[in-house]
Amino acid sequence: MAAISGGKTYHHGDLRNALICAAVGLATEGGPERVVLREAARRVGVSPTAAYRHFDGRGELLRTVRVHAQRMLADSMERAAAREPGADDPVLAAERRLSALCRGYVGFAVEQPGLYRAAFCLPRPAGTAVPAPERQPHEPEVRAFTLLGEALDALDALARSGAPRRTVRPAAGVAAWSAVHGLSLLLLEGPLRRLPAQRRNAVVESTLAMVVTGTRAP
Amino acid sequence: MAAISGGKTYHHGDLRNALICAAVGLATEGGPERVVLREAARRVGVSPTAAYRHFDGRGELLRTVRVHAQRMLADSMERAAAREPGADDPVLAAERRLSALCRGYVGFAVEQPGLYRAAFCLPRPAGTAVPAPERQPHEPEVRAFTLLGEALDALDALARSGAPRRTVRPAAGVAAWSAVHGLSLLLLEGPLRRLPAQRRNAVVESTLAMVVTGTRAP
DNA sequence: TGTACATCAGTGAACGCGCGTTCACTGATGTAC
DNA sequence: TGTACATCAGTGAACGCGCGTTCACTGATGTAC
Repeated sequence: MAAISGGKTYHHGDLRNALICAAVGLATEGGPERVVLREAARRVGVSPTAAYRHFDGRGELLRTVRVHAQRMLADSMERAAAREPGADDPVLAAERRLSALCRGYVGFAVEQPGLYRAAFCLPRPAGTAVPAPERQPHEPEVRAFTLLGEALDALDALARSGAPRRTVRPAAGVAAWSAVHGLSLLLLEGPLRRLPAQRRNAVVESTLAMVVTGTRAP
Repeated sequence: MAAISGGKTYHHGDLRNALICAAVGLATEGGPERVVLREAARRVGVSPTAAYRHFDGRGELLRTVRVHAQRMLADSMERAAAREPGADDPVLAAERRLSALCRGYVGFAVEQPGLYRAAFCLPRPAGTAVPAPERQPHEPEVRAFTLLGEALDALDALARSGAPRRTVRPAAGVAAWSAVHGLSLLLLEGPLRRLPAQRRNAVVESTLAMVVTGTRAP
């Protein structure tokens, strides 16, 4: 294949993927609003028109970036959980996993603010009137949420088998997600964005503690 | 004054306020990105250039809108707290006030998504490289956060005077704020935005319950 | 093995859009004498 | 009370920008015979 031989050819060979990479790079640098079709094409060294062979338009390119960003977020959570040391007490282990997942979540947001925002971007910003009834395509499952839910379910299962605590599912999942999502955005682009790194960590840890505490029954 | 007589005059008389009102209206309709200097001038019936007599440019107009939106958010919280019935038990009363404030917070976000987003908008989106050292003006206090903090402090004071619980301040403030902020954004422009109103209320209430539970010591 | 031809994947120029902002200006207002 | 004049608060035309998207096109590829 010519593309592999390294020479510039009229046919790119893998333009779709190249455009996606460029677009993910743009999102990394400046968030979803930085994902600009013309710029992605420019970076790949191709005319803007060429992108229309592979995407419906800017919207589809951005949706593709969003899928990638969501995947990277979930990967960050799983990596953080994998790093967490185990514990003999299964309840303690389950709680540690939950807070490690949360740490991975907030950590990704803080380290990759642009991608994090891209993971949650909307085609149409909130508070914009939707003109038509507009059939919405089915929303794909967000793995980040699934991971939190599974961690909470694990705690639930332990509780039912005799351990002295339980979570209130599925509401606890939303509550935990809210906490890490809100914390991420306050740190990223909210009033906490100027917090020095050390105080930021303290705030993260104490919020995670509240999440874990909050899963225990009153 | 000519403006009061109702006739169209060359001199508007109160153009600055008129532009702010128009801009707040735009934010209400479509969030911060809808706040467009030319459109605000158009709505007031004045040339775009005229706005420069009263604002440095679009940036200053948007910052003014943000101040208004933050004030409206805090007002919504206080109104919700005022509606909340009291309780004989002072601890119960303080907890009710806390969760009422939170309810007012999320309620404002859900009812006024555009303004809510405007209240937290940044001049430069997160994940955008800041070129210069750039002296930042001092961030004004966000009253929404102050209100939450005071409610938590009230709980704290009760605990010290003998009631059987306490909060961990000031971290609890950030945790509570994170929860309501995250919940708001998940409902507004996140994966929960299609939740029917009834399920939405259930999710809000259970998250608020977690916030209150989380303030209790383990 | 060679060749005609359909199809695919690019190009380059152009369109219209709306924005923020600047320029030189003019009409209205108020103040000093 | 009248008038000259400085100052204030608007106007209208224009600039440059970069975007998404469309158009008619052309070079490269692969396939049928």
